[in-house]
Amino acid sequence: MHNSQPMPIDKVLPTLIEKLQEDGRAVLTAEPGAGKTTRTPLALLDEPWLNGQGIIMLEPRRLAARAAAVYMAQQLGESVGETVGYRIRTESRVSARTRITVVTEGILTRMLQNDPGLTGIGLIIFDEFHERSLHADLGLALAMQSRSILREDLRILVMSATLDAAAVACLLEDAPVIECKGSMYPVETIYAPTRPNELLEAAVARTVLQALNAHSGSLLVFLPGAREIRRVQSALEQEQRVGSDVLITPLYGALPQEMQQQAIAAPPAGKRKIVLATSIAESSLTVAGITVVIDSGLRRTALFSPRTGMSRLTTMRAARDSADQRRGRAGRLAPGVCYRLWSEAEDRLLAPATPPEMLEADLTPLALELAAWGASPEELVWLDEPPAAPYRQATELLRQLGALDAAGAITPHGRQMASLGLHPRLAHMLLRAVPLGLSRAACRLAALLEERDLFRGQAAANDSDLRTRLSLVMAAGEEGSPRPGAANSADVDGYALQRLLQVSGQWERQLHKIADDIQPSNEMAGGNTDDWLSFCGLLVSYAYPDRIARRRSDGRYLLRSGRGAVFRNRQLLGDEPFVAIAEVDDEGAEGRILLAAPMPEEHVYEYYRDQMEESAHADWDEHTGVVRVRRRLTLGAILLQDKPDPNPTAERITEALLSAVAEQIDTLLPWNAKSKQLQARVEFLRRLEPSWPDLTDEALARHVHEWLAPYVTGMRKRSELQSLSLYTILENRIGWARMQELQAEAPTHLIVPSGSKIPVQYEGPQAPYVSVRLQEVFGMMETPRIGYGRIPITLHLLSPASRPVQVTSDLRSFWSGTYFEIKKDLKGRYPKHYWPDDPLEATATRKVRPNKP
DNA sequence: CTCTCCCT
Repeated sequence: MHNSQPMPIDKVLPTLIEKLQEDGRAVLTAEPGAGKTTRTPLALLDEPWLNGQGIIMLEPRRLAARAAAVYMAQQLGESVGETVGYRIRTESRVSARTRITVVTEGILTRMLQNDPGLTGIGLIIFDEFHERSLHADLGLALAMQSRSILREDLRILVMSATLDAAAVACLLEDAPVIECKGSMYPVETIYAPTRPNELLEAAVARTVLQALNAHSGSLLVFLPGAREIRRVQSALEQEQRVGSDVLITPLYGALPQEMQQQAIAAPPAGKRKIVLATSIAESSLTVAGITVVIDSGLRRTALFSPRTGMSRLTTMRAARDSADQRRGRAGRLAPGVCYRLWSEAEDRLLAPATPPEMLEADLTPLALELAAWGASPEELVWLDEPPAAPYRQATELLRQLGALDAAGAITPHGRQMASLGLHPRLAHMLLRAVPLGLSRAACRLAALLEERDLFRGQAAANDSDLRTRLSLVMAAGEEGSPRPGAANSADVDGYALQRLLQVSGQWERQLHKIADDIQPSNEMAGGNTDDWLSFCGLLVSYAYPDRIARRRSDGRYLLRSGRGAVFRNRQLLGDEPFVAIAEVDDEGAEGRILLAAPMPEEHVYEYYRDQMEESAHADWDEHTGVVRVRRRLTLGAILLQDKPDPNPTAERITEALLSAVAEQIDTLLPWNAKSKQLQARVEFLRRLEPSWPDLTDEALARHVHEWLAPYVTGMRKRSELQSLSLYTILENRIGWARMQELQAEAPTHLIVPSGSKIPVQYEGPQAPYVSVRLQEVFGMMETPRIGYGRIPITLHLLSPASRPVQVTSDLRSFWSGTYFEIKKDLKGRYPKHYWPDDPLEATATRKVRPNKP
């Protein structure tokens, strides 16, 4: 049918077509160079089961989506937008005739959200699924649910490199797996580990020189990031260690496009190239003429930390799948060589696969999509389920942004956020900017925060004031489109500026469309407020309400979330009393503020008043012990005001007392052995039966208002707290019925055969236990059990002089064994005492010998 | 003293 020379994929296409027809879903694994991306959709186009419906193919990158569509259109002798088209964020090339649409990931999600039944689509193909991006996982989960509820005839094909196909097949309800070999040249692997005490960059430079002598052709070097790339480049250049016939080109995402092109292109005639790249060269770009790969074995990744709610850049070992992918880059055109800067022993310890994004990334966008879809994670199928802690954090943030209601359902505001198609934080900021008349500034600010940094080099590092960047963008926007490359300053990336204005313009139009529904149109304006400079901080705070920060006396900042942070360059913003932080690098105990804007104090009070908390705190008069009240105003961890209350009401006095107790529950309340034991007894049972109330110090402190408030009304002094009957109060907290149960299942005392009441200890690693003299338990056959009969009481058996003799939780075996061993010794030391030969028949005693009956 | 990659 379609022309051009045969490719490996052709051999398996008939089987694939058959399986798709029969089973409606399939997994195709193909090695690089098999031709799966461009051949498969065209081969399926005329199948009768498609019924004339369309095919959607998902590609993880715009570049790849466009290229695949162009190539397929060429194969049909057409241009893009006829039978084959594509849709990416910035462009759409489809028509009424289009049957195959290649889309990028966000687009597929939007298509499913807008029409869960995917009307007119007969097949979805997930290409490069092994990359396991968040959106591809989500897309597959949504498509599978659509198939099971709405569209039984919707066919699904998952294509991937190697990946463990069995797991995906299982997820697709036992879909058939079809395998296809590729056409790769062999690549020799050389393990060349870093020497002891040798810096990574030095080892890389050394290996580069070695490889340069040993082989011909160009070199591709994989490094974790831009910093390492610059260092290796200067190490190679400084001492002129490479000849003039060798060209060194860096390659990473933040580089201007023309420099990327230069790195990808074949070297000029008579020259060789050393390309120093990040993982960008691993799959999305093909670098021409590479025969040697040198792999540092590292990758840099944004890990989401549930502890801080922020993502943090971390350098870590690349996994085996990634290392193999990098090595494969040397075998595209001819047999090649790959140097690995680690040993064969280390190689065996590599993780088999790069963790899917689901397990490492910020899940806020995912949580919003699921809420819009109307399903919780448990209702969908996943290769890896969204992990619980980050997911919970994500839904909490969405609630704070007003996207979810208290029950976790999506709100109208949340739907508008989802339809905007940017990170929920930024979407929220855009919607909140509308009533302020700041939508244009907000769109540009969002683009600044989302896209790659506008400044390059030193300038980016030095200026952490967001207003500088925003002013630049606003000015450029007013002048009309700037000429690329001819920016006002040498440090500004003209291309980036142009892209930024284009993207933000798109959002602005979208925002106008939906904002008309919520706001009277006369309030809408592109920028009727020229006051955006002073509102910059407020806008940032809408996106990052958890990162409003206040300056402390030492010049460091305290975030609302409780974290500390400091400006890396204090000269610019370090004196502002309040800032809203857009980016903070969160390594170590204290974050470094990379990007922020000052927030006028009036804005904090005006726009966050409803989120502030007012509370009363105790400040004791040291002489009289009488409470004095201080009133505090806080926004999260930030203390805004703290001043004495000259005329406190009775309620405020009580509140102050309670908050003092909550902070010092151990010292302000009159604890004694009995009440401490009560606390421990309840905790003992709570571990067995979670329905018991939590009476630990922490829980009591948290809930002082519930259990203590009624008893302290009217009190004013510290000494009055000491007069409370704490045991009775706790008893009331537990309740009558449960107190009866407590008496039975966690008794205060154990009555032993001698008649003694021995207190049961509920604290310590061996709890519950009793310490009792051995002679008092003669005749006790079984170890007593408490806690619903589940827990034996450990017996600390003592000599007549109360010295420890034996610890046991199994009396029966003690009497029949160990007793006889220690009896001899005891008899020697306490000859007057009673040491019977049959302890189970003997009479227990508190004295030296039992009374004669 | 410096930020991986990608996408709506």
